[in-house]
Amino acid sequence: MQSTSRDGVGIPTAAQLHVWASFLRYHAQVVDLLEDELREEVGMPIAWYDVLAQLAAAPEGRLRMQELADAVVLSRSGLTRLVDRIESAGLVERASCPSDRRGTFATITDEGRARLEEARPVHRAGIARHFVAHLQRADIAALGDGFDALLRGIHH
Amino acid sequence: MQSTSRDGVGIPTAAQLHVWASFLRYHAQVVDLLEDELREEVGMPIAWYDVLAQLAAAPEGRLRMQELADAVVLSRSGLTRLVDRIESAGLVERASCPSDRRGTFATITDEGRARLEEARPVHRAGIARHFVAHLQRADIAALGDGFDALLRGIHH
DNA sequence: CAAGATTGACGTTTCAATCTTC
DNA sequence: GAAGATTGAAACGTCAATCTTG
Repeated sequence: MQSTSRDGVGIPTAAQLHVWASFLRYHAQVVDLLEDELREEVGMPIAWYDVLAQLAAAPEGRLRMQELADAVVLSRSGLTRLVDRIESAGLVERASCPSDRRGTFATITDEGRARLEEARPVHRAGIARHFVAHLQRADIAALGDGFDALLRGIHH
Repeated sequence: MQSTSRDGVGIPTAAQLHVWASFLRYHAQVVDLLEDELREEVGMPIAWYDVLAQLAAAPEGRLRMQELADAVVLSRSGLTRLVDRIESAGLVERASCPSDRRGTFATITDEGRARLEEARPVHRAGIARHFVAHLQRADIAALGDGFDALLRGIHH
């Protein structure tokens, strides 16, 4: 399998385009499926799970909005709205940062932790079933190396 | 690397969760990047490209709305609006199906084909640069097999 | 003036209800 | 009544402008 230009960054071959298409298709379907399962079984959107999991893993269960936005790969204003909704549900709280009053902390509440612990096994079981399980005959280490290489590449 | 339950569909290990996180993160970033490049260089959203490419590849340049929705992995109503916009731009046309008048064909226009041919090299070059190129040291065949296995798995 | 975050306006997506045709 | 597609209302994401603090 090779490209048409000498540096390997020319036109992708049909086989390479097929890998790309499979990648997109699989992503769309598996995310949809996990979203549906999480909503069905614990009534939580996957975006909420993402935010709660990031906060729960952070020291003192809190992060600056900026840090949180980076962690969940969302725009700043997008995160503002998202945290608005989660805050309305009582799962996070906002508090201004004492040392730099421009900053805002989002903090996970006790109820947020409780709901997260309820959702976590469901979500992880979904990942196990729809991702990990089907990779056992493939090479999960190669996939891991592949994505790490891809992520490194994308930062120029 | 192993799961905690005997059938391999228990709780994912930390390493497996890391592969999953890399997968999500890479997808978000690369799609964003390709979207930006396509908009910048040919002024076309990636969703439009997707629709036009599917239609161009179909016999007579047309597909039923239902088939098209499956091909691009989108909701039916989402596709209706999307095709509305593309039709307003003159790149596709609708026509009712003669044999089953419930059905609607979306057909790519000449202008649609022209714009697609303009966009295609840009988009494919992006795929080459941000996907294929970084996989050369990894094993692209393993990735391809991996996604095919994943796609097969997701259909139960 | 720059950084952190929010707001308002706009475009897009989704859900349920609808309309038409089989 | 079921399938194919569309529509209205609501939720969501994004962009530029804004407000506040450093």
